[in-house]
Formats: sequence, C-alpha cells, structure tokens
Amino acid sequence: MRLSRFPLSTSKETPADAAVVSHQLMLRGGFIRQLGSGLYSWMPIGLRVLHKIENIVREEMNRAGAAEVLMPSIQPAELWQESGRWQVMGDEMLRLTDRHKNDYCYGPTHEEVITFHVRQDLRSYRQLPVNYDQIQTKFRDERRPRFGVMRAREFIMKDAYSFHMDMDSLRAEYENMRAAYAKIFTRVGVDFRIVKADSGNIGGSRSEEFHILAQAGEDLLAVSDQGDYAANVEAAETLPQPAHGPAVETLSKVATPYQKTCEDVAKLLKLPLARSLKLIVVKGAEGGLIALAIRGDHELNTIKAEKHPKIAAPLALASDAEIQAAFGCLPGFLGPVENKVTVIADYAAAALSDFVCGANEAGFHVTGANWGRDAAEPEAADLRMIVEGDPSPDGRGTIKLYRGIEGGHIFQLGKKYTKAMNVTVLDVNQQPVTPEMGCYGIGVSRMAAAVIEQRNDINGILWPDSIAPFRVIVCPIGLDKADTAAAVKGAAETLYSELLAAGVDVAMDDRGLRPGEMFKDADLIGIPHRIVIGAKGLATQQFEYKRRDAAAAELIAATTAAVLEKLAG
RNA sequence: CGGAGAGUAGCUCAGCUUGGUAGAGCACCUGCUUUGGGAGCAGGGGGUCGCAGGUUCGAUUCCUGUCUCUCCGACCA
Repeated sequence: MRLSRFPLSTSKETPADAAVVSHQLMLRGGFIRQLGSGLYSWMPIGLRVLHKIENIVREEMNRAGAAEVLMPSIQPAELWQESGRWQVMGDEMLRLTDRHKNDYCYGPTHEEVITFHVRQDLRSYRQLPVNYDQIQTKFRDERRPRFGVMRAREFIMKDAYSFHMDMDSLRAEYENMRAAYAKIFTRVGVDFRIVKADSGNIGGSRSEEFHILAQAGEDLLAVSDQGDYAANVEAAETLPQPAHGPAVETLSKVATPYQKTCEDVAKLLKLPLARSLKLIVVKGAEGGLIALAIRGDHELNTIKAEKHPKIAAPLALASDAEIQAAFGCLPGFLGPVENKVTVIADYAAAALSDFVCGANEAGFHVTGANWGRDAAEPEAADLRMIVEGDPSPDGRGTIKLYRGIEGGHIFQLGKKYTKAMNVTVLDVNQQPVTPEMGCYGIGVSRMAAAVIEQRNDINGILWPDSIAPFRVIVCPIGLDKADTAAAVKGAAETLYSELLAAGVDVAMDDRGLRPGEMFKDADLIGIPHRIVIGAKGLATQQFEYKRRDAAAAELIAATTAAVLEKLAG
C-alpha cells in the first residue's frame, strides 16, 4: 500500500474524551472514529488490524473443526420469548418494531437463533457433535459505554455454539475450544490468563474467561501466587473457617451517634475493622427478609448471594421501611443480636468472636457480641468478595489481585436453551434426546484495544507482527532533493515492489513528508519494522533497519534479501 | 439509574462573571525556504458559538427547556 493513496489521519494532540491509552492511541492514529456513544467506525488502518484479528480467529476456529455461519443481527422477539430471555435481558437489549408492528431485537448474542436453526436441521445423533461459529456485529445497550471499542455498544464478536449428545462430548469440545482460544490469544500476541468465571445470565455450569492483563481492565482477577488457581473475583470462592473462639468480653452498648459505617465505628472505638460486623438485609427466596452478615472489612459478593437457595434472585435489597419494621431502626445500626430475621453469615463473619455490630437502635452499637451467646449461631456460607491476602481456595498459596480485560469467555451451557426451545435429536435407539450445548465468545474488536493496552510506549502503539496494519514501512528520505532524489526513489520503489512480490505486507511512505513526520507517524500507528532509505546510506550501499520496539536503528545491506532476512528473524 | 462536568473552526481550548454579532495554537490551502524525529517565514480559507424558546434596541454571554457527549459510581455474556 502506498500511503500517498491511503487515507491516514493522525493527530499530535490527545483527544479530550479518551481516558485510557488504547482509546487515545486508536483515535490519534486514526484507527477508529466515534459516531455516537459506544458507536465507532473502523477507519481503513483500523480495519486492517481488525481483519487480521478476525483472520486469526477464523483460521483457528476452522482448524478446531467449527463451521462458520452468518446469522442476522436483527432477531424476532418470539425466539427470545421462547427462551425466557425477552424479559430477563432488560434494557441492555435494543428492541425494535417493524412496519407490521412485530417485535425484534438487535442481537446481543445468538444462542436463540442458532438453537432455532439446530431445531430445524438436526434430527439424528449422527449429526452431532457440531460447532457453529460466526464473526458478527452485536449490540448491547450498555448503561455506560466507555474506553472506546473496549466497551462499546456495537462491537464485533466471534461467537460459537456447539451441540452434543452427552456431557462427555460437551466437555471434550469445551477443552477443544479452550485450546483453540489459547492459540488465538497467543497468535494475537497478548499476555493472557484463563480464569474461572461466573456464567451470568447466559446460564450454564462451567465457565472460564480469557483475560488480557492490563491496568485499564474492568475486571478484577484473583490469582494464587503459588498454585494454578485463577478466578474472576466474582467467582472466586472463599474457604470455610475454623469455628469461632469462646466469648471473653461482655456485651455492652456504646453510643455511636454519627457512626453508621463499620469504618467509622471501628475508628471511634479504636478497634480493628476486621472485628466489626455488618448486616445487609435482602429479600428471601420464599418472601420475607434475610440478613447477610459480613465482616466489616469485607464486601458482599452479590453473585454468590443470589445463588444461595434461601435468597431471592435477582438480589433485591430490603427497603428502609421493611428494615424499620423488622429491626426497629434503619441501616447503619443493624446487628444480629436480638433480632428475629434469619441471619446467614459469611464464613469469615461466622468465625468472629467478641465483635462489634449495630444495636438495632439508632445511634448505638454493641461490643463484645458473640454468636451462640448473644445471637443464634448463624448458617455460614460463602458470601463475600475474595480479597488480596486470602488463602487460595485450592489450598496452595495466597491470593493476589490483578486487573484484566475480558477477551474471551467459554461456557458449558448444558440444556438450558435446547430444553427451553424444544430441541431433540434421535439417539441410536430412536429415542428423542435433548442435546447439551456449549458456547464460546471472543470480543474481536475489544481485542484490538486490549493489545494496545499491553503494547504501547511514549511514541505510540507497538503492534505485534501478527495483527499490525502493515508489517513493514519503507521511508524514503529527501525525495525533494534534486541531486539524490532519483537514487533514493529508485531504491525505495525497487524494495517496495520486491517486498510485495515476496508477499510481505508493506507500506510505502511516498507522501513526501519530512523525515520527522514520517517517523512519528510510523511509531504512532505501530508498524513493527521500518526501513529508512536515504542518500547517506545509499552512498555506502546501506539501508537503515529499525524494529519498533528496539532502542536504536541498525544499518543493513541495501538489498531486498537483507530486509527479508531481518523480517524473518 | 445516582453524582459531576462539557458542548465555540477538522482537533485542543480561550472569550461569557460585567450583553455590543468571535479568538489562539495545531491542522488545512498558496508561495518561498528547508529536508534524519511532527521545521521556518509570509499570505489565505474556514464557525447560524449543540438545539428551541424567553428577556433585551441588541444574546456565544443572562433565564428556561431540551438534546448530545465525557467522567465517577451503581450495573453488566
């Protein structure tokens, strides 16, 4: 590609609205342009990157035995009503009505559509297992789109859906996809980590996320410093603790007129925060209220809470009025002592003795509270967010927290959709069987941003060769100098055409810019290899070669063969 | 959805408090000069000041409404 004909629009200034480095560099380099909140166009240079990522994904999916399809982005409401998700998805799903007043949505995902097609086409166990994949545009009406294409509303996703006669087959395909994903992430050139995940409203049992480690990541990951344990904090278990110690202190009421939080109470009483206890009151699965007891220095994990059989899902906090009626005071002074609401305590909270908690009376807390003596021994459960320093749930090492960008997510869905949508195939005994299902997603457009988060420096992006918009850029210098221009131009043109002939993805910077501008642009847009051709070097039959990530340039022989050798190494 | 902020030239922003019909830098165009890290000089083009009302002789400026965008939080395959 000749840059003189390639619409490249770079900028020196950092756009005001971009908060993270990938968004800033994608805008400065002209990779994307914003159309509206969470809506981005991929400009020519950006689309080259996107296509390279897509091609890697496509190749590896193909190699792993998936069959590519392309499904509509607009989907009829009926399918979503069948699966039950027309209600569940809420405002995140963009709903549309056509001229006949029929309801549709812009697909946020495609479980329903593929299941519909499978129901049409699959009759026999002989047709299974099968895995359909597609690379396609999704729309999710995020409450708060941010960070450019990292969390856009419209985005490109590779999704895949597999169908199986039994769980063994599903598990095998899950492993197959897991391995394919690892290859994809490796080829794209990112540092990633596979972590245990919550499956969210998509449903199903086993699920893992592929995270690209980066400070700008929106997810927190709990990783053992010794073992293999790694999980999204949403899904990271905490371990049961030994039974609490004996009561030593006597229960006494203390005035805490202005202290409503555990932090404030602990500060006032000069006690460690870890000896305080808070109650979070939620609705029970069978109606009524349930009080969740959490240690003052811990945080409730709402996903764990709503999975508890006694707690209503989705999690619903009790209203102030309900709390007033049940406890006789408002949140800020609640405690398990002398109350009639069922308490479920987090393992760590259940292990407390001589703790501080609300007195169920506005303006007062109690110290020296003990389970068994002052409050009924509670049911203990895993309810809290894991924190740094916790023992690893697998018993090996200690948890450290990292930030990650979710680049992929794989699920064993089981029969959730095939059952809801009445899919059956005949087994060898001519009996109808509801197939098991798996699904596997990669955020293709997000991946481009995630790579930049990991690979950038003061001058711009450092693309890996595999997804760079161009692998090499040829920069002829001094094209306006009457005496040497012809020689420089000739050498550059020869190199350019020979690289093209050799199948190298090369850009020729024939825009006639000054050297500084060419170098700044090449660095900003992250071309991994740069060949500079100038009169100086040609005088000694040399080109200058510089890797984007190298500190300095080096001189090489002024031949295409020498350049190819550098690219190979 | 709660809180905060911003909409003025392609971009980054000033001007608004105290009303008198708009500026800078970058970018762009022309010419000259320059050619190894976003050069220099000279000249030039470009904005119904987000939109709609209101107040006023007069509104980018004051008032009201509205739309959009961003940030923090909550939320989220």
